[in-house]
Amino acid sequence: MGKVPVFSSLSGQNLASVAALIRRREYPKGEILFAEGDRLDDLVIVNAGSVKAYTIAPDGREQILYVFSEGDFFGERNLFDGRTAPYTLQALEEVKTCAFSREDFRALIADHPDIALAVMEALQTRIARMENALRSIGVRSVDARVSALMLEFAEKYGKPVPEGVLIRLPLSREGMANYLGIARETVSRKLGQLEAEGVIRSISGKSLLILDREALRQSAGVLS
Amino acid sequence: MGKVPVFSSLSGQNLASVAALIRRREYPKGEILFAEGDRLDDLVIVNAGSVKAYTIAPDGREQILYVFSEGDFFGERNLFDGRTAPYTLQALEEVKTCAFSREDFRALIADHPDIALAVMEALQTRIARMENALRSIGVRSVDARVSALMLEFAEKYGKPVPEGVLIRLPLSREGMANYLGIARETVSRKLGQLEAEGVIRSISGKSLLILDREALRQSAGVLS
DNA sequence: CCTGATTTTTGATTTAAATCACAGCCTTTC
DNA sequence: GAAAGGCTGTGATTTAAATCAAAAATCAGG
Repeated sequence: MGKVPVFSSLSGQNLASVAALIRRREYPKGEILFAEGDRLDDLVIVNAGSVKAYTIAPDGREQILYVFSEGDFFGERNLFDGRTAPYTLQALEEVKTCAFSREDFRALIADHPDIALAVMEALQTRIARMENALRSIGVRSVDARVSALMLEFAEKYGKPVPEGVLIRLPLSREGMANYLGIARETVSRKLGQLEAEGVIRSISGKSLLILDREALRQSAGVLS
Repeated sequence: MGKVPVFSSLSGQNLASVAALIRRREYPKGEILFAEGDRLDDLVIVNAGSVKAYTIAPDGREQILYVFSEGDFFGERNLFDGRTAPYTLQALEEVKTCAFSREDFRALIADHPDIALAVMEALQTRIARMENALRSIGVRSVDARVSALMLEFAEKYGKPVPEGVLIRLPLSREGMANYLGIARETVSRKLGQLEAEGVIRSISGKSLLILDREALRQSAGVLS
């Protein structure tokens, strides 16, 4: 429990009192935790596994907004106004969560200003990531966005190995396409291109190896 | 001062003590408040006027990330890690600001949990807006994005008049293009199209009238 | 109020990525 | 372990928006 960043400031005794407030749950792969519009009063922290957050556009397209994994949380909007899930949350693999009620969490913040700061910091990190995403839209080249996604995955899911960084992809090609807002075929093509350039190496459908991180950084920066 | 949402919870006496901490400044139109990378230790609140926040991509493109106006703040990242401006901030018109040092603001939060909540709420609102922006990327049609921008402006800068909502645009066509990450010419064309459809009416270069808000909402939602 | 300069609009052409179409792969399941 | 189904890769074609190129409109300042 202490590994959740938001509570890292708590001492053992306080941790125990916090632990009394939480409700734990588990979900099998593919299960919908909450559908867009469902009532959602809690702040939910992901303890294990990963969750995709998406909306379905009226034309049927799925737009993935986040991939939450260990240590991430959602439902923070419920601390204030909204009381419904702003997007559908679905388990990408077996997932364990713990949840606080709105009231408990607000009380917790009032008692422990450090937690408020930690939550603000987490929100801030999220904003910084989204700012980056918006930046790379301006640089509207798809190459750049695919490279940026590889870097994001490397950071979140990568394991260093002698030749580079090994990534177990949390999303399928189609999932990546829906995350980036581009076509499935384009993801294939761009990934193929990166492999041809020796920047990555495909291990299996779901794993790949990053060989040249610097090249990714450069291409994520600009590129025509 | 009390009109700044972040401090709305403070009573008169507390307000006075807060007021003692702030440093006020004014900037003429066009002035750069902070350049990307500049040291920035403060949390800065915009009291009057509007400010654009942008970065220059390596290919020379300007990508506008935010247009801050009365009641908005920036520099919140400095409460935690960063201590430099993550983007350039430039006055779009005469601007008045007030600033707190990192230390003062952290102390303030410790004393007044309500302020922490208010800041979290403001961050949360920002995230919600960015989520919308990301959503409309998936729906990658440019029409949708232009419509969404008109709605955003209507909400932030619009004044109701008998025929509809009158907007004094804070950005030029080029500015809007840099905000949306599309070409200047495309903004012209799409705006012209909206006018031809009777959805908006151009008053002068810098003002326009929204006649059919519902049509905008619909087109911002999807549209092929 | 006129002049020059910047911004904006409009049209023609190019281009990157979407879409369409289909073949080969890899699972997953019975 | 074989068949069915969904995923993925590749080529051909279409399309929306970028770019290029002027012309028109707006604005600022004298």
